[in-house]
Amino acid sequence: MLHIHDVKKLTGVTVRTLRHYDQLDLLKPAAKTEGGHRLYGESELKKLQQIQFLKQIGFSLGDIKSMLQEANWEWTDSIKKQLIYVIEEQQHLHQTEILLQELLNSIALEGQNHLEAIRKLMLLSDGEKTMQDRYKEKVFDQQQMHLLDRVPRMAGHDSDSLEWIGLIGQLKQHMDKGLSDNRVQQIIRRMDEKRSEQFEGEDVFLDKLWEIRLSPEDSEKMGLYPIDQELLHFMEDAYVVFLQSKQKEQD
Amino acid sequence: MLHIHDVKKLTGVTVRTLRHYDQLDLLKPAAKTEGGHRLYGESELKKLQQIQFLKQIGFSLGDIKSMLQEANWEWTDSIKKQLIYVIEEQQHLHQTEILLQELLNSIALEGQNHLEAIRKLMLLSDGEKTMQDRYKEKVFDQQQMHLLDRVPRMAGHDSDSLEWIGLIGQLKQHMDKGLSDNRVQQIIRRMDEKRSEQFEGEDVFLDKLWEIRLSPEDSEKMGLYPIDQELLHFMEDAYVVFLQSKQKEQD
DNA sequence: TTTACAAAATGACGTTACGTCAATTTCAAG
DNA sequence: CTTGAAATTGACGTAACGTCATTTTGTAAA
Repeated sequence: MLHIHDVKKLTGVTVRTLRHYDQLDLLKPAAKTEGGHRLYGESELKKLQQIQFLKQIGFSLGDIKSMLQEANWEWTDSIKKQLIYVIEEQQHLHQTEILLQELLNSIALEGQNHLEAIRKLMLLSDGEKTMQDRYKEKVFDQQQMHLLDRVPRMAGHDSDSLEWIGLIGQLKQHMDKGLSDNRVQQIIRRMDEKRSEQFEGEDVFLDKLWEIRLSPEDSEKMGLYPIDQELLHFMEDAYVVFLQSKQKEQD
Repeated sequence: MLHIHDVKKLTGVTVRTLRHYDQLDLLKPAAKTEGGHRLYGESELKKLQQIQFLKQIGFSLGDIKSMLQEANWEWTDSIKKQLIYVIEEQQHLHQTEILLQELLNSIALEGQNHLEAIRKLMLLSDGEKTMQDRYKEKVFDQQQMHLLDRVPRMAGHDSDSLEWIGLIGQLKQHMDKGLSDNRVQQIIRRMDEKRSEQFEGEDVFLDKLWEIRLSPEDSEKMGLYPIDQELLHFMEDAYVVFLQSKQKEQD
C-alpha cells in the first residue's frame, strides 16, 4: 500500500489534489489507516494516470468522473466534441494573433497615441467573441447530446461502422500509390458516397469536421492597415531565402 | 446621459458586468442620480469599447485597468508577451488535436476497451503540461518585467527604433520585386545584422518570436499508432484531389 | 398626486481546480 | 515514550461575472 506522499513522488500529483479528488469521489483511496491516513494501491495509480491524461486533453473533472464511472460511456461523442472545440479554439487564437501583430505594428507607426491605434483596429475586429465568451459548454450536456445521437459511432460494431473502418484500412494500404491512384480514388469515392447516403444530417460530425479542416483561407480583410499580415509573411519568407543563400556561401 | 440599460443595448454589455467594472474601479459611471442609479456618458462608452477590445485579445481586467490608468504604460511589452503566449497556446492546442485524433482512431480499432487505447496514447504524450498548468502568468508581473527591459522598444523614437521602422518601410516598398530581389535581400541582411549587433541577449523578443514562427515541423513521433496523422493528411489531400476531378467531370 | 409596475440597486452565493495557510492529530523512528 | 515529520480537516482565495432574492427608485397612467 502506498502512502499519499509516495503517490506524489511517483506521479507528481500534489497531496491537496489527491484530497480534492477524494472529496469529489473521483478517486478514492484503496483504504485508510485506523488514524484516517489515505492508502493507495496499484489500480488507483493507473486510474490517476488516466485522469491526468484526460485532463491534459482538456476535459473537466466532472466529465472525467462520468467517463470513468459509467461503464458504457460514449467516448467517441465526447472526444468528437472536444476535437471540434480544440480546432475552433485554434482558429480563434490565430485571429487574435493577427490582431496582436497588427496592433504592435500600428502602435509602432502611430507613436504614442495607442488609443488611436486601438480604435482603428476595433473596426476590423468587430463581432469577434471574447475569449471566455466562447468557452466550451459541458461535454455532458444532456440537452445537446441528442445532436450527437445521429452521428455514426465508429466505436460501435454495427455494419456501418465496420465498413468505415474497412475503408480506412484499405486506404492505409494503398497510401504509397500516390494521391491519384485508381484504387485510392475509388475508396475515397466510396467514402463520399456513404457520406451522402445517410443524407438527413446524420453525418453532421464528419461534415463539420471536414468543412473546418478543408475550408480555404478565410476571406482576408487585409491591406487595411499599414503593415499587414501580407508583409509579415513576406518578411518571413524572405528571411528563409536569405538564410538559404547564406548557407550556400558557407558550402 | 445614458441610462445603464441604454449602455447595454448599445454595447451588449450586461448590467451585472457594468456593476462589476464599477466595483473594480475599472469603469466608473459619469454620474449618479440622487437615488443612486448609474449614468454614463460618451467617453465612458468609448472606454468601455476599449475594454471590450483588450479583453478580446486576452488581457485580464487587472491588466486592462493598469493599461488604461497608468498614462505611460509600456504597451508594447504587454502586447509582445501576449503575442508569445497566444502563439505558444496554438501549438499546444495543435498537439492536443493530434492526440484527440489518434485517440478517436485507436478507440475505433481497439473496440470497447478504451482503457487500452488511452494507455497506449499516454506513452506518447508524456511530459506534456495540462491545459491550465501552463496558464499565462500575469502581464503585470514585476519580477519578470526586467526581462523585457532589454527588448528594443519599437514604439519609442530612439535612433535604433527609427532604423527598424525605416527598414520595414523600405521592405514594404520593394515587396513586389519578389523574394530574391537584390534590394530586398539587402534589407533583410541589414535586419539580420542589427539583430546580431546587440548580441547580449538584448533582442530576446525577436529571437524568440522568429524561432517560434520559423521552426521546422516538430520532430514528429509519428507512425507509432495504427492510423496516424500521416494517414489523416493523406485522406484530406486525396479528398481534395477527388473533389477536383469530380468537378472536372461536371465541366 | 397617488398608484403601480418596470428597472435599478445591493448583497450574497455559485462556478473550476486546486493553492495556501492554520490548527490539530497520527505515524514511525529512536 | 517522546518527538519531529507528515497527514488530517476546515476554510478562505482565485477570475469574471451569472443568477437569484430582496429592497428601492423612476416614471407613466389614472
